Amino acid sequence: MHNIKEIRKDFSFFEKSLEKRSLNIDFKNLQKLDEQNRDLIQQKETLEKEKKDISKSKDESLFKRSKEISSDLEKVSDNQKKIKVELENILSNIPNIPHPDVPNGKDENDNIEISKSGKIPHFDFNPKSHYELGEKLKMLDFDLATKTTGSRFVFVKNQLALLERALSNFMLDTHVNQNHYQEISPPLIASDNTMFGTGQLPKFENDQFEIKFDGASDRKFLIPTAEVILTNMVKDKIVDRKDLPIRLVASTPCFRKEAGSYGKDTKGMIRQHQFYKVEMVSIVEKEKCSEELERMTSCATDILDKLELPYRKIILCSGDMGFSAEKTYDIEVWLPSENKYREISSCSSCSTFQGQRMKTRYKNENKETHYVGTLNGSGLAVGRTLIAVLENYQQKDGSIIVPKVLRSYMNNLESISFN
RNA sequence: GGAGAGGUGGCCGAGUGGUUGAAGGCGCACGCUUGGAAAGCGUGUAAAGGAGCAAUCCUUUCAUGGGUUCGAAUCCCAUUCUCUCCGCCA
Repeated sequence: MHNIKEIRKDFSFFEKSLEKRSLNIDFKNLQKLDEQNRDLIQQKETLEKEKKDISKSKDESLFKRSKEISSDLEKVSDNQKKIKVELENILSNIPNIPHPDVPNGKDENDNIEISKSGKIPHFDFNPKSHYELGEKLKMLDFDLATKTTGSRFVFVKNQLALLERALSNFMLDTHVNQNHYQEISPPLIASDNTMFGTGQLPKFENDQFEIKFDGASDRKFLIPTAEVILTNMVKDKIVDRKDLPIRLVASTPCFRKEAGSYGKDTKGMIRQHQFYKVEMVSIVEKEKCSEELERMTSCATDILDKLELPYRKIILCSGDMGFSAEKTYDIEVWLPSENKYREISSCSSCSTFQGQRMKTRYKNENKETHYVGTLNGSGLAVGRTLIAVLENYQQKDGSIIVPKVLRSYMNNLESISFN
């Protein structure tokens, strides 16, 4: 959410900054509403002042006048509230302004590769897809999931279930012990207010699973990512500056409707309604966002380095970035069966965009109150990492070599094969 | 599901109709003290919004919404959340 006070300072600059996003926003109306709002506030305050003075004076001859003011005040105040709501509606649907580093572009084709790392494996046979490998091992069962639940779900069994758990634990341990994130096991359900804080609502309601919850006054949703619940841990708070940066990590299931991706990645477990993801979140002083984004991204790539998986890092163009992000790096891992890189992590700085939605502030050294900067990044998407391990570590006979760093998490298992 | 208690500043906690934005404490910041630290002492310390180049000024806010009143943290009603006890389930 943008601060109207900041926007006001230079309206045309704000308009220009968002051009990169190529949106349809009625800036004229926004400006008009802001002016109306301020005008009404002033009217309101003048009346309030008069009323207050009368009350203080305790002059009975003025009490009648005070009553009149009350009814005038009601009208002005109602009007102002209406305008304010309208204003906030518009504001809450405007995405974050892209950082100057962000390349201009329309969609994913305009993203720019920054670096490549690791060795792309060469096979002297035709590498299989993860779902072929998994089904052959009898450890991925999509048909069964269809039967019990529906499409875009999967059963992971036996040693692949163990592998999935090992990946999650390995990532968590690395982020906690080496990268100094605080481990959290959070609720997997978030209220509408929380969803608003990180920007899932109001604009992206269709992507969310809403849950029926008897008697609750607010709406509840399954989290689409732990970012939502971790970031909102500081909602409505003035955090102590000395507690910053706050770095949090959690491994949670994520739930997404994947509306609008019909027919995309229908095979296998690339795109599921439910998947595990290890998520990192940082709450920082606003000036530290860029620095923290680099740090967070390297925490993510470090996992791939340790797993010895080939990957590349790209910077998303303005048109491909998420709603709340000012700058995003995607990490893409090599998938032999597709002969290309696929997203396995996305690390974003949201500047103060979410901070303002959540009303999370801190005081700087001059005791001035500022909104916090927030960042989030996958470290990594566990399901997709499982896919990457399967495909990159596959052998001619369909068995899978277990990456060295994972073996201690898997009873020293060195290879997974059908038996 | 039944009964009760309660939501006040970053935190704890006083306050039951009129300068109460709100005592006191903790925390925090600065200063004094000290070889240094701790303790002690002193001073300061809410947020949001609006006006102004600025100094500064104004308005709002004691869970939320309504009501009574010239005037509400304080009285009334509704809603909501939290806690305790009982029941039920794990």
